[in-house]
Amino acid sequence: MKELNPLLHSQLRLAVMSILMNVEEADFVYLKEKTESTAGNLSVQLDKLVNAGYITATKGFVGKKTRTVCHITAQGRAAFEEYVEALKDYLNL
Amino acid sequence: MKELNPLLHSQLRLAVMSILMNVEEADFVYLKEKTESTAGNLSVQLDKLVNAGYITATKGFVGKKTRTVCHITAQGRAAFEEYVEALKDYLNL
DNA sequence: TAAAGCGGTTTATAATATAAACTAAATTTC
DNA sequence: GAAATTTAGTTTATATTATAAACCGCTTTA
Repeated sequence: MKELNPLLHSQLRLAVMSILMNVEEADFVYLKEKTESTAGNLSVQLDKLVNAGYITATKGFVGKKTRTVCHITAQGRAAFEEYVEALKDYLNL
Repeated sequence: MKELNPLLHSQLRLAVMSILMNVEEADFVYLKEKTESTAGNLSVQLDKLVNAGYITATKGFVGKKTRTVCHITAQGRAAFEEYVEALKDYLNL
């Protein structure tokens, strides 16, 4: 049986990746609202995705307020698609 | 966003459930081989599925050798199907 | 200028997954 | 027929993960 990429096999990281697959860019606050996660949890999980090279998180400003914008990378896109394929084995889709 | 049932959102338990969805019955040794898991891990995860009421695990004999046979329950079947539906939200299937 | 809010990060804790060590019975080997 | 090996698991210890709580620096508002 195929392995399920453990980096993606996590509820919150999967939700984030799924959003970023469809949205070209999303900031921290948006991801937090969409996923209904706490800021702490989101921060930790985003770090893991960044470290894996699956997303980028760029800090910038909107006026004087900080804003962290996330993008999916080509590598992240590929990993997500591979994960979906592996999951199909488990779910018989 | 829908919750992913944490009892099913585990690689090994999901693999076991997927097998039992399609197989009417499967014994411990068969599940161990199919999932390529260790006996210890499988034993623990089967217990959790039994405690959740998702499967039954019945001990019996084949000649003098013990044999644990697993079946999925109606509740397990329903939970699996619900999990698949929830996952589709995450994967855009 | 004190207090409250925003956008996060760090850290502590609880839950989970996993393998390693163990057990008890059966089978094989010498 | 006793010792070693295998089989079918269970229990326990450990590493990993997820999560929330506490915190931090800056900004706005009262």
